[in-house]
This record gives sequence, structure tokens and C-alpha cells, in this order.
Amino acid sequence: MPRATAATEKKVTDLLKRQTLSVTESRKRILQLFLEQPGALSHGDIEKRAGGMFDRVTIYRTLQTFVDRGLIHTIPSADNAIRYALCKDECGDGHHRHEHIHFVCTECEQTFCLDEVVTPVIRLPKGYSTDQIEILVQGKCKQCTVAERR
Amino acid sequence: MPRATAATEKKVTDLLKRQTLSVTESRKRILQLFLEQPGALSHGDIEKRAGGMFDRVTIYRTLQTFVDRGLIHTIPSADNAIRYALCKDECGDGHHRHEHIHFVCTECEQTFCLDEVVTPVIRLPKGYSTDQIEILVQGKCKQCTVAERR
DNA sequence: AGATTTTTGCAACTATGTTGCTATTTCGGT
DNA sequence: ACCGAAATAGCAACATAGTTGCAAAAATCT
Repeated sequence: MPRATAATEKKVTDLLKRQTLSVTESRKRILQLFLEQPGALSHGDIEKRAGGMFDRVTIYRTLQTFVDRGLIHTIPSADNAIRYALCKDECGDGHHRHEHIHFVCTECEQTFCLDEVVTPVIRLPKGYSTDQIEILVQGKCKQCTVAERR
Repeated sequence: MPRATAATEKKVTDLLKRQTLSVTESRKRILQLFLEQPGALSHGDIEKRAGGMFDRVTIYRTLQTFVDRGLIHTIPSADNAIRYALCKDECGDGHHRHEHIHFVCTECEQTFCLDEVVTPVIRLPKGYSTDQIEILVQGKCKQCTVAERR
């Protein structure tokens, strides 16, 4: 877990300022963790990777703040461990607009956003209305498929 | 929460025997809870509805057993509360085959299986393979929509 | 730099989920 | 209907996850 370079330091600071959030150590560090790697992170993942640098409560609150401001979004799961991933720029204060699906790899156990796969329209029976659609695909990811062929 | 009639008593007993599970009070009661109402139930829901009749651990283990035997299936959620719903007959020992989507109502907060809505095929990028697809739609359900019009 | 506002860390608490062990219940055979 | 073997339930203890109130510390504004 590399320390922040000047460049990433500036990047996370900018992201926070853009959301009019005060720039604090924990926010910078947690945001950096998301930028450092492609997958989604659970609260527990962050706690481990931050290495006891912050209080658990701070991490909970920071994640909640990021979700509220549209910096990250939640990904449901079947194992009682909500994961969080960075949002693209379209998400703003309290509004999340996600058209992509989420992929859970059974090999590396990572969860990714597949931005290039758009959620299809789901036709519901009469009387039902749709607010939001979440698509969770489980399988083997690209990296793990390649790794296995070797 | 009505006590089991002779008819439902027989029904749950038959369901359990069909899976070669021993017929115990807790299994009968928990299965009955699922049959009594249309929505999905979380562990907590069952604990409440069973009214302290069984130990928490028993409920956890019973749910796990039911999932293993294909009597019920899990539904992921974004609020760290896995829900369980009855399976149709196609699910057997260790194999779950679900083609339906799940609907979460924002009004009544219930989760249902929409058996009539089939999960679409999702085309993934090269290198990814699919084991399972879970579709979670959030919105307002039929009952709540009707209730509001009155 | 100082006042104000926001955020953090701590403590305490609730809820959720797991494991090992023993007592009880269920089931198959008679 | 009863008995022994096997499965299940309950208990205790523990582990993990998430919440709230409050005082100390840090960030922001001017």
C-alpha cells in the first residue's frame, strides 16, 4: 500500500473540494484506496487496508458521506457485505445514476463495475413501477480467465 | 399469525419429507411462515414472527439447511439484510435454478420474486464468463400502487 | 491568527452471525 | 410402542458489523 504521491494527493484533494467536503486525512486516504485498485471495497476491506489508521466509526461515516455526495455507490451482495465503488462523474449530491452492471468474480472474489455493459430495460407486469435496477452477474473475470489458461 | 391448520401442517411436513429432512417444530414453523405470505423474509423477520419460539442459532441453521436443499433461495440486498424466499420446484439438492427477477418495493419495503419476469441475457465483454445473474428492481409494487389511487 | 464549524475518536451499546458442546428430539428397525 | 443411532436444538461464548452521543481535535472562513 504505497503512500500517496504528490499527484494522487492532489487528485483526491480536488475530488473532495469539488464536493465541498473538508479535506481530512481519513477522507483522502479512503478515497485513495478506491483509486489505487479497480475493485469494489467493503467496510472491512477498508479497515484492513487502512491498517488501524482510523477509527471504525470514522470509516463508516466517511463512506456514508461519500455515498451521500455521489462519490461512491453501494453494491448489494448475497453475503451481507455491502461493497462500495467509485462513481463516474454523472453522480451528484444525493443522486446516483448508474447504468452499468456489477460483476462478482468467483475466483478472485473481487467485485467490479462493468461500465461498458449497460443495464437492459426490464418490462414489469402491470401495476409495478421502476425506480432503479441493479444487475449482479457472478462468474469468472477476465484476469482470472487469462491466469488460468497459462 | 395463525396456528397451523391440519392442511398447512401436512403441506410443510410433505415438503420437508420430500427433501429427506427430519420434521421438527422449528422447520415446520419456519416453512409455514414462508407459505403464509408472499414476500421474502430476512433472518430478523423470522425471529420476530416466530416470537422467541426458537433459538437464533436454530433459525440460522434452519435457513442454511433450506438453502442447501433448494427449498428457499437468498436475495441480495443493499441494506445488509439477506432475504430468503421459497423456491419453485425446479430447485433441488444444492442446485438453484432461478430465472426470475426480484422486486423491492420502496413503499411497503417488501421483497418479492416476480416469477413472470424472466432475466434477460447479459452480454459481457470478452474474457468474462457467467455463472449466475441476479436482477434487483426497486420501485413501487402493484398493491401499493393500487392502495395509493384510492 | 482566531472564531466557528466540521470532523474525529472514544465509549458504550445494539444487532448480526458463528462455533463447540451437550441435551433433546427424530427416525429407522424391531 | 420401544430402543438405539443419528440428527437437531439450545446454550454459552465469541466474533463481526453497525449506531449514537459527546468531548477533543482539526479544517475552514475571514
